[in-house]
Amino acid sequence: MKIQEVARLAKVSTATVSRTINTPSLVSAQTATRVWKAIEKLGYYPNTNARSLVSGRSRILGLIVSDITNPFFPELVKGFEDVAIQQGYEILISSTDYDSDRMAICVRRMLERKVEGVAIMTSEMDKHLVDQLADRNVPMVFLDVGPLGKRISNIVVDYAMGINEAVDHLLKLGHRRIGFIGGPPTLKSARIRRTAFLRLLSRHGIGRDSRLVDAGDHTVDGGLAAMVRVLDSGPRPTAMLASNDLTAIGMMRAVRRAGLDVPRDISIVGFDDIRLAQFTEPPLTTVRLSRGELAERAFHALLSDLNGEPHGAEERVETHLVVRDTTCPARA
Amino acid sequence: MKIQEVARLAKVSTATVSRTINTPSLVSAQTATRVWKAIEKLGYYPNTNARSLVSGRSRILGLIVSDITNPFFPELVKGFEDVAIQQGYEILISSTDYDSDRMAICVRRMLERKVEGVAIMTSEMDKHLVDQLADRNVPMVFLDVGPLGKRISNIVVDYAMGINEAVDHLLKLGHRRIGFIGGPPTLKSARIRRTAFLRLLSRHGIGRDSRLVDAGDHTVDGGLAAMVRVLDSGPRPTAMLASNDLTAIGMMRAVRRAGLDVPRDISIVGFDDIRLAQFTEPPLTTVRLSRGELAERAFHALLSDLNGEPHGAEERVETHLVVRDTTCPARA
DNA sequence: GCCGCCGATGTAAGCGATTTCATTGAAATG
DNA sequence: CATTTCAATGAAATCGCTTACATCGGCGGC
Repeated sequence: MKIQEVARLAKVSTATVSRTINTPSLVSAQTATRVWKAIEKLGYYPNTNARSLVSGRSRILGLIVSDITNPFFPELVKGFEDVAIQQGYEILISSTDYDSDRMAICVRRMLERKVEGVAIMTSEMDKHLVDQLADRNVPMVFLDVGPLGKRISNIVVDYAMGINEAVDHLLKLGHRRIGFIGGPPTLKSARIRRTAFLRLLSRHGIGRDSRLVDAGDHTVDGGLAAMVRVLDSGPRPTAMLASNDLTAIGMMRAVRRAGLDVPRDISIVGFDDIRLAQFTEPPLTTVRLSRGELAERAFHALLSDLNGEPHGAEERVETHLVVRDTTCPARA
Repeated sequence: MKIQEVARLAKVSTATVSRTINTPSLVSAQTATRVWKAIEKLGYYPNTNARSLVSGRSRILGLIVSDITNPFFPELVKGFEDVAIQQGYEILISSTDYDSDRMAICVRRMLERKVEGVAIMTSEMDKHLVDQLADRNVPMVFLDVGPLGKRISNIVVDYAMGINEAVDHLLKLGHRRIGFIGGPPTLKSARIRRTAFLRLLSRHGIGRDSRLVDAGDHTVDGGLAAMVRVLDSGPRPTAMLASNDLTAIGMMRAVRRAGLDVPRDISIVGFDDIRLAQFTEPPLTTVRLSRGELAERAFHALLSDLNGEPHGAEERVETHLVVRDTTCPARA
């Protein structure tokens, strides 16, 4: 089933068939309908390989994430896929597993398949890999950590905004001893969250108690361990913020194991609002970072670049507090 | 950067370069090293489109899932991706969202990109879509619901095995009033689980009490609602099985809202063992269905077919009980 | 009435690889 | 030594499409 057969059936040249499909304005209405009929009849669809080969356009976008089984990412992937498909793009997904060998492989795969753009939604990426893409003039979009450069854009998340809302919320509930469990210090976004938190506390005139600030590794177990340390280390906090929801879940568990209640003894606020946050017991108060929005912004940054439309090098995404049931007024 | 330049630098023909890459046995060791040096030096890698066009082999596999944000799937995707990449295959992922339009689009995409095989890990799929693939002679592998046919294989999950273990476990703990919340009756795998459960009960001489058997829709809310109905409808069960983990989580919530304790008042057993099952409070006793194994079996079914190796039309995957903390002895 | 322009279509040249077939020189055979 | 065989290589066709360029008829302007 090739274009030739369609051409024959419609009694036109292959060029005309190609034009009816790709640039209808160049074909008379009459011929066009004849061609479309032939296409329908034969169930013809173009061979993408041949198409990309000659046109140089693959209509494939790369999407690199850290780990698809991390609950943060599936929604991102879905959002990206939805909008990409809608615009006729295919997407090549790759999990790096935080492993630089895998990253290298994955960049190679993208290059081989001639992706037209790449969304890099993973923490950090070796410079030389980024360069490989940049050298081939592939537009890229990063999450938070993007370097500056031609054809590089960056989605910057306003972490501080949601954290601000969270701290306000706790303050209004009368909390004064508020702690924080961060993520791995190697992760830029985790560092930003931590800094934002500390800055807010001091702005509100609350002295920093280092016994209330610890770090996990963005996993449930990490959150649990860190919270245990906090509980062991001194005066009990009345509220805690977490750098992500998984950490918060671990913290809830630690609190419960210590024979305390969430939220009556200790209020807890997560970050990200992964789907699961609604299903904890009690449902988790958390700061929402919309993955759908992230995905859409990322996609459009690439798309604008591909279409040669002007677009800023940065896109801002807000975060907002979602109050559920793990926060309540501080006890007197 | 094309094969010609490599050929020129290595002072051989393009044919020889191609051969060193694809069929090294046809090239003398001497020439081969010369060619490889040229390849390294130029940073050459083949253009996949050109390659697929002429060879007719895309080295792409399709993977169709219901919904990537459903926690069952990311691990499946990851497992599939891992093994595929390792074997040099690319993978095209598609979420159907249970929407038949999207399914049609996704089959079309697969066809256009000339996938060499498709793993269909979604509930049910329109026959005519399957036929479209079958007509093009694309090998397929299904999860549970596969039709028979040439180049079609099926991964059949032994749901009964794990359910058997779960019921045994509860029986040993002294439970006699055991209920079940199923999934949507439209879902074949959900029906199988339900049937397996009922059959086991009667085999153990336990009369069926229809007030203890209800159905949700494999979501948390569905499980919650169904459990509320069960609690309202009559004598309280001492243990409940769920058709999947999300349902079980909803059930736990319902039990708690009724002022009862899990597991002291009611033991609960889930199904699937999604990652999250470890993180509920208390951690969920559940039947594990390994997504990694599923993915691997599916991939290898396709691979064997592609390589013309003999392989059965069916692959069995077992399920096993994982005891955590939502089950305890029945109260006297 | 002729020229130029333009819209509609066809012809044919690639895109960058793989692969068939032909060629060559050396080793093996009788 | 003539003949066959074989390993190593090259020349060129090919995959299915897009697109630059050529062609052609019709129409408006002068």
